[in-house]
Amino acid sequence: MGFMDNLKQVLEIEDCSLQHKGLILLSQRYMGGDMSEEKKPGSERPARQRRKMQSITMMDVAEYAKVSPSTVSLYLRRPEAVSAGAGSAIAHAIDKLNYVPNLVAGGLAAASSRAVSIIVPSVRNAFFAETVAAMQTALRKERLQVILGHTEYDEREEEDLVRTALSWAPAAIVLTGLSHSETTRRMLSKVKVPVIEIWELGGPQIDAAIGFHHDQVGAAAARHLIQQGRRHLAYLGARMHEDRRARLRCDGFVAAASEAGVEVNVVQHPAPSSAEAGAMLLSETMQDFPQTDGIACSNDHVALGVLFECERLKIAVPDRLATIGFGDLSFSAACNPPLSTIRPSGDLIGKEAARLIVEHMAGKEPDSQTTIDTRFTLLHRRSS
Amino acid sequence: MGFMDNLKQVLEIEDCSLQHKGLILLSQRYMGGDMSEEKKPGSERPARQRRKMQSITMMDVAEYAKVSPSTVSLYLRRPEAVSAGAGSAIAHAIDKLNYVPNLVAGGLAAASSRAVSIIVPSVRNAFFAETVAAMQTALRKERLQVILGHTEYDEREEEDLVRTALSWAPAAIVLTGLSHSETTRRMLSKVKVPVIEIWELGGPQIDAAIGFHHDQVGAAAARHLIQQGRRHLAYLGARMHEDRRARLRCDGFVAAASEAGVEVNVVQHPAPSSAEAGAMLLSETMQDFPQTDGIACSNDHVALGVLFECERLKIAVPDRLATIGFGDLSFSAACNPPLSTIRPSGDLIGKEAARLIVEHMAGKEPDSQTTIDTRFTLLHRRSS
DNA sequence: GTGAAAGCGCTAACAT
DNA sequence: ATGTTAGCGCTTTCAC
Repeated sequence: MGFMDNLKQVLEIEDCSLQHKGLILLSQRYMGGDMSEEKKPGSERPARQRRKMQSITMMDVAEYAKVSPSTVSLYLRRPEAVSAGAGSAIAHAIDKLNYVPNLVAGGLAAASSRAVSIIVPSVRNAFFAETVAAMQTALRKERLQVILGHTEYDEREEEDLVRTALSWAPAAIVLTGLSHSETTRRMLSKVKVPVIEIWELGGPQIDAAIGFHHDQVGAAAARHLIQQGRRHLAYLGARMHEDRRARLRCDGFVAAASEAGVEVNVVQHPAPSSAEAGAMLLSETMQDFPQTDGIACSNDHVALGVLFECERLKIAVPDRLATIGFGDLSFSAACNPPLSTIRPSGDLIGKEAARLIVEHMAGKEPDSQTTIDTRFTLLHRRSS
Repeated sequence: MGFMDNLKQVLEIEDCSLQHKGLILLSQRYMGGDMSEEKKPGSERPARQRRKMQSITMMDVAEYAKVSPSTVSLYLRRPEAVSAGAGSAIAHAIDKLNYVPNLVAGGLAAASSRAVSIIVPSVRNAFFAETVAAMQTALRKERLQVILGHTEYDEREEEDLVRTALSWAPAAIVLTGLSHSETTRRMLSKVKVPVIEIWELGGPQIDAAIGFHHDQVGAAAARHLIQQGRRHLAYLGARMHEDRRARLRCDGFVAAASEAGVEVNVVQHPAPSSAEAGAMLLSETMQDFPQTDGIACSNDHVALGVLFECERLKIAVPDRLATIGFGDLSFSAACNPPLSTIRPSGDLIGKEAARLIVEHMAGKEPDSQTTIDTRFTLLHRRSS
């Protein structure tokens, strides 16, 4: 259970040389606030022998570098605040002793850990994977860790994850979407941890929000298809009962279409987005609404299935049927025909979230209710 | 910076009723080992007013439930070890005070945190996303958190991530693959934290390993194509210079083919796997080796590109050219024709890893060098 | 079964 | 710029 015992080994190797220099490592600790009785010289206390412990601590580094522990701590957090001499002595000690700071202890003392809790529906979803990856990369440079949680589109689960997240006294909490349980909202709103909601804009937010308006995505798709001369539209959606954002895109699509006097048939599938679902939805659509000439999909997985099914049914895309997806996934540009789609910037969302967190930690006032619209891009390729 | 201040508010609301019961919350703490001087009654010390702190602590729960903090701690970790009366009093107190345990403090005291560090090349990769998601779900049930790191296929980066991971005194460290820098290996081998290497088998392992043999995957693909009567094989690989496991699959493919007296042309692309890369690789292959009649791809993204390009080039699949991929990604079964592929079980890997970790924490001896072969399945669909 | 005591390794207010 | 000091909130012996 003890960890970093390797360091102890290193220490043992070095031991003789250290003794030569008259240094005593692993010596008595501050016995701060100790009782006054039996503190007579000679009654050495068995320092740090009690439990499984880290071998090399900041104290050891301090002794080796002949400075105080707090100077080491300061050096670790703000090297520029320490004199060059002390700095290099500490650096040398750290290197020599192979010291690895204990962030858990640091987190406890500082009442805020260098962890950022990111809660997404699932990292299996390429959109969130992208954001999580971008955030991890950006946060890492600031020596912040990512603690990951998956809600699987369940608000109860999210609530639980938030509760646990708070147990870690994170530097920030990142949530997906603006829709959370009452309890989640209450827990969070009364806490000083910065909360960042990602991948959705356009509703009441807890603190900062970074993302885009999903209804605008739907509207853009509708306007695009109509612009292409399509008048019989359908929206194919997977898992829209759970995926609020897919639903918002659908709503935006329908609203923009009816504004233009065009009706929309919404065809749904309860399963998660997949090419298979898309294929099924397309065949269902063409059967129920054979006049359909323009289709928008809740995302590119579904659109890919549409493309495949059209090929099988010998439906010409885009001549007979125009199709547009959402996501610009890895295969979208390579499809037959290349898939028109709307690209959100998942990585930008992650980067901006990381930036906000870092700025907040640097003391910049939380400027609550910050909203960053990362927007989206309609890629007009050959499927429409 | 302080967190969970919401609890303080809850407390304030409840305050009057508590006073009624004569309870004093947020009272003096144990001033354990305090100096003897000026400890006269009347000189109250300003308890817990110094820094930004958590509002409700285990001590508050203990006072409310009229038990000692250690009993609360025990109840939280092993409820069955506490008497029914004390247990329900504590449960009530926790509920009433809205207590959220501080895992950072717990981790420090226990010298091991309830965190598991998972280090993968990237969660953008569907394979690892699957495993990470499965692990997170399984670990969550044991109240373990996932700390995520991305190496981006860089051993130096991995080394750094491992170092940071150790700073968190994690309950376990999960690494991808068996290939690590010398320093990484040294840091890890001398530490008592269980290390689990995933997604690769067949080399020297640090501790436990869960995954499968990638060369066997390649061999299975080769035998399959040869069985289908193909004699002019090609292996299309993306990013094989970085992705060791893709390279192993390729090697296994080539070896099995030459064992059967069939030669293989390996065609590579340096970019990450994508349908676009696959399309390019196919056109290159058919140009350089027009007699090719069987193709294996480093994964299904590449195979999808092959399928698309064959369609564009009017190459009949599987009649003229059989294709098999790797991964069984979400679109693979829905392709035209449905893509033959080899399915690894990314989620099984995650589940087994979680199981090992939980067992280890339950005290089961690490049984080092544990190896779990999660195997793979060849799905013979219509592309071959 | 329960409680008192003693830290875990670090940070940060304060003093110098 | 550096050191002194007093905890952060919890776990874990060890008595009882």
